[in-house]
Amino acid sequence: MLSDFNFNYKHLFEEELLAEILSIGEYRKVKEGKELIDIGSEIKFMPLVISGAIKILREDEQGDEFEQGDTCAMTITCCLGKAKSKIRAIAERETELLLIPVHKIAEWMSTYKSWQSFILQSYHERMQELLDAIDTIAFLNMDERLLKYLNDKAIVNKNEIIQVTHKEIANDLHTSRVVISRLLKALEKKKIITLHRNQVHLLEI
DNA sequence: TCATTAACACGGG
DNA sequence: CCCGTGTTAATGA
Repeated sequence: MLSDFNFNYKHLFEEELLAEILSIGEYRKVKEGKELIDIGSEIKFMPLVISGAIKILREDEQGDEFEQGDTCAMTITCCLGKAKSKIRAIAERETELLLIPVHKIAEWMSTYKSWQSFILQSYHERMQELLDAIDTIAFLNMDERLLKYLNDKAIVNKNEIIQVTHKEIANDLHTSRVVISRLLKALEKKKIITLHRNQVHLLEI
């Protein structure tokens, strides 16, 4: 178990820091489904995953995971002040952890270069994930974009009958007509619109 | 999995 | 006949 810790983290940290982590970190082995952090709770520890995986959830939705080598950005923010957790963390399967008291995060930031890199790197990765998530919402969710497009058209025209061909929509949304035809058909099935030649009738605004 | 491309059939103008 | 539309197969990311 602790040899696993060495295996996963020894490239990251210098000897002294490894020793300090091992002496200060509280070893914990948790079963699948065990709740580690809840929304609204004060975070006192930063978990370093030795083996297994932790799932991060927001409200009741399913969310991301992190595994060995990762850590939680939420806990990093918490070391700056007494912020409450905005996330819930649950063991995805049987998981071994080292719990690091949050005050050590800031302390080691100034003492150990490798720790500083680790924290900044983790933060950078989380940031990247956020940006990717925004991209997904902004650019991949064609349903939503199409609906918004139709709504906007209806509003500027002050008319629920929109004069437009599938091809024009496809050009405006930078996709192909096949996709627009299919999505419009789906919207028609859901009784949100009706389709006519050169026209889309919006039933709900 | 989902988008794109190409191809085809159908129907209205 | 041309254009818009609806669908499908093949291919790629």
